[in-house]
Amino acid sequence: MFFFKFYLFILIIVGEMFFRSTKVKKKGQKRIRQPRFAFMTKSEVDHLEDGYRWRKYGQKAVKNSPFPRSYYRCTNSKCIVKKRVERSSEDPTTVITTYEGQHCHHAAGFPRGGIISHEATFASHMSTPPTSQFHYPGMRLPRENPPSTVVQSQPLPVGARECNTVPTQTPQLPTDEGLLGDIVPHGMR
DNA sequence: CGACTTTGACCTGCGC
DNA sequence: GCGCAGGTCAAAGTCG
Repeated sequence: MFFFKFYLFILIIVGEMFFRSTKVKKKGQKRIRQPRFAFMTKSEVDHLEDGYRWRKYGQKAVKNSPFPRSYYRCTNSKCIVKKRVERSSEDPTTVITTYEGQHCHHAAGFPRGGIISHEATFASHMSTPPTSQFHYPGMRLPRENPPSTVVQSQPLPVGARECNTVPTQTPQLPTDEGLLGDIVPHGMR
């Protein structure tokens, strides 16, 4: 079973990709709901490296789950991307990551370049136009979970998006082979 | 000393 | 209106 050579791999794409209606923030401000993107990952570590730097701003116990949910924000002040990380109560080895918003900048840097994670792939989909298909170069997996296979990547075009903007259309996954096509190299399929 | 995490309090939305 | 649960804030603590 070639697939199991990956320590990390995608189980299910939950594919929660939609716009929610605007919500009222405190003091009458409108909070714009960003498109969200959830997926499940088999991993022992909660916080998977995706090439971006995240700042944890909260943690909450979740009902019907023994595991807390962690809240992260992108450390780039102009970037409003958030992500939630929680462990599945049904399968403690599964981490559920939910992205909200789109990155408007490049990944922070890749000291161990040449490696790309599934999460990075999602991040790249969230931060590039739907019609294009990119991987950030050199995205890495956690030290504890070195991948046995490297997914080829392409450079990201410069300045893909503006910060703090709400996309006017729902991002779409690549239609040719789906997300799996980005994550799993041809040799693995 | 700056960047980051932890954690309790607070705010908000939603269902009853 | 009330209570619950999810989400966020911010002060304090930790680490390099």
